[in-house]
Amino acid sequence: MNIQLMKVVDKKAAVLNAALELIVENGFHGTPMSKVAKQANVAAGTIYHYFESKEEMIDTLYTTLKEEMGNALLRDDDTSLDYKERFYAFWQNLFLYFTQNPKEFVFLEQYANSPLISKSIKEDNVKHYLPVIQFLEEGIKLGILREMDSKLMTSLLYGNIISTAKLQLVEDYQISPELMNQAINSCWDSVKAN
Amino acid sequence: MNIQLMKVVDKKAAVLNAALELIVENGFHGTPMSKVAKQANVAAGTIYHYFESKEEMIDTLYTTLKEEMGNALLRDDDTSLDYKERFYAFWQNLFLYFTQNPKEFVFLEQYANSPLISKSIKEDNVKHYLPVIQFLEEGIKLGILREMDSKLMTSLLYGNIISTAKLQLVEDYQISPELMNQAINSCWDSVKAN
Amino acid sequence: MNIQLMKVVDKKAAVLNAALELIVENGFHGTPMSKVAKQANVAAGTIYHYFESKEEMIDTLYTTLKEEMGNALLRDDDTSLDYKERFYAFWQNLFLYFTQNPKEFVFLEQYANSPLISKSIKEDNVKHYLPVIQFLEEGIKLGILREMDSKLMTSLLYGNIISTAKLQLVEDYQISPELMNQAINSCWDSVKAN
Amino acid sequence: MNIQLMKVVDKKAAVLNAALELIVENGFHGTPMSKVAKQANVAAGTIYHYFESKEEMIDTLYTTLKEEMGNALLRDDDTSLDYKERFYAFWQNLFLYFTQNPKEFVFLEQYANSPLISKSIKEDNVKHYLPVIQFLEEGIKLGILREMDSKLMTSLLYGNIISTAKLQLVEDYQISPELMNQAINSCWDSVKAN
DNA sequence: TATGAATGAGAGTTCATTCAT
DNA sequence: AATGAATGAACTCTCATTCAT
Repeated sequence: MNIQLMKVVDKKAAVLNAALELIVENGFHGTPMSKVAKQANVAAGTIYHYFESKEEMIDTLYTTLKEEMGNALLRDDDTSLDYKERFYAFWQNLFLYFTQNPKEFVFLEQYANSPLISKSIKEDNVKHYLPVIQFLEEGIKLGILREMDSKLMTSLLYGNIISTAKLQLVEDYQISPELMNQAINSCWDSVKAN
Repeated sequence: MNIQLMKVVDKKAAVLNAALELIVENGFHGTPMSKVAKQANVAAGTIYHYFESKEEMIDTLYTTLKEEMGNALLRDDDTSLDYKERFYAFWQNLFLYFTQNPKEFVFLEQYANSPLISKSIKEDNVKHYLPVIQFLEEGIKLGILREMDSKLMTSLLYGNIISTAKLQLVEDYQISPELMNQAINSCWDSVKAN
Repeated sequence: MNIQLMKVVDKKAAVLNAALELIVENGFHGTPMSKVAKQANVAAGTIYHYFESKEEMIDTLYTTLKEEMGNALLRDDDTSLDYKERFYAFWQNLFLYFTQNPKEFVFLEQYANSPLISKSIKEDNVKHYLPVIQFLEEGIKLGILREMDSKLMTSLLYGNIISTAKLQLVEDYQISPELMNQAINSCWDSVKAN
Repeated sequence: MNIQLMKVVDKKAAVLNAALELIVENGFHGTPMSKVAKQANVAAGTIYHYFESKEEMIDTLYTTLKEEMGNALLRDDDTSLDYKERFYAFWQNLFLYFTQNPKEFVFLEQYANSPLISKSIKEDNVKHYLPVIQFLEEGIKLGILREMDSKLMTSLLYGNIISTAKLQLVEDYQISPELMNQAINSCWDSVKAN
């Protein structure tokens, strides 16, 4: 990577980072492009070399974070482990990603259901989780997990982690290791076969 | 209620209703007051007889819907029933409120975590759910529900219902009675004592 | 004067009084009719029974105060006194009216040169000072006052009193009897014949 | 001065000039920013690159004109002249500035006593007249001018010039050289020692 | 590639005035 | 005569985007 390109990457990343910080604090419409530019140390016009519009910038941010989150989720998956152990590992991967990246979490939650992010972009981002979806479907097939619509199951599991993380990050309610264990066990019980 | 008062109520309600519809579709900042006024069939200035600002209007809408949702949740609670039956009834009450009031659901989810709704307003609205929180704490005490932090449990249960509703309302994935049963059973298993 | 009429007068006067107080403090455009109504304890619409518009209300206020000021100026004129004594008495009359009615003074100064008060209204109000203008013209004819254009002289004398009053009322610079004497003597010297 | 800077200066000056013209004719609140922009040949938003708000624009205009007026007042002061000659020169300097810049005069009078210009700004602008205030205090000390409070004297002298100018500029009463002499002599007599 | 002054449409809000009661 | 809810035009100001440099 030559210096030119590095600078470009740096600048684009700086813009996205500035946008993330400001939007989490003030919301999409409370964050003028001029402020994003200032926080990223670039000129206002420069942002438009990297993004077509404010909306595209947000879309890119969303997609970038979704990918980052997907990578975190799948990190260090060890297929030689027990099914349940792998399940617990996935849970913790995601939970740790959220609690260690609170701004990213808040942003993703803020825009997951907002009309600002187009449906097609949301669907595009499913790809980052496919391995886990397959893992769940396998669990059902193997009789380790109960008979349940796999889309429903995915939603419920994701919702479980989100709820736990939100408790800590939005409601300032510290999740101790003990509480995390309660959450994760509850989660397992909600899908394991009887 | 005399005619005067009816008109006032009608007008305020018309504004809130227009706001709900437009905001769900276009978001808070995608919804100019001029359009709210037009949709509610009032003059732009009229809104400001009922609300100090756009923000206060949104706060009122949020509070109104939270109360409505609280009422739906507690509807027809029959203390003579089994604990589990009452638990299932609560689950269904909330789920039905969401699926039968999709705009209200989307709005509440959109603003639950947004910086637009002040924290104090959110806390004020906890009061509508107190009876259910007590119901859960009782269940734990009686050994029907497992030992779990009650705030965590509340969050997980709420998250479970939200996730199921969202599947249908946001992702257009029809929740059949069969799927609803899967969700509700999963939910019960996630908190019942072993 | 029957009770009905008294009430009317009271209400009109209350409106003018409220307008005076609010406008002096916040200016014409910083004073909405709704606030005038509230301060006067009448409904907004009621003002429009007494005045055609906000502008007419201000015009009436201006004219009313100009007349009041004219009356104060001419109060207790004693034609048996020395010319100089009468001159001093006029000066003091006006000065005392201003310092004892600071709101009225500020209002009159604020609107004396404003485009809000039409020129015709200003000219109409000259009539209240005619006797003093004649008094000055006589003084010139008698050789007590110097040869000077009488309009110029009137302006200079009025300006002298205004400047002294403003020092106290606008710049919070207390005008002691000693200072008042300096001002009045200076004023006399500026027009007396040599 | 390079071209860039010239343009900037031009644009800011154009805005101030447009504001001056319109405000003198229609008052502060009768002058929407949109009209200022149109008259200055800039976009509405452009004004807000140079001024934070309409109020700051007015403050700047006021301060600019006060400085200009101060410079005019002190122009060509020749300390080798007689005290009385210098006094007459100051009077004429100010009078000529007013009559040759009628818009500036009307604006300054309109806002000198208005609640729109903050007291602190008014006090800031005293600095432009300090040399003349010292000149007057010296005159008193030397016995050329009478014993009089110097603040009172300053006010009276300023009031004298203002009154004369207003006669011409507001009341359309032409001040001939003869009348100007009457005014200036009257002014001198009002402060000279006996 | 990068800049940032300039744009102007459109936002939230105010308020003089009206009119049904 | 008196009310005050309702009106809607007009206001100040913001900000995503452009473009000459």
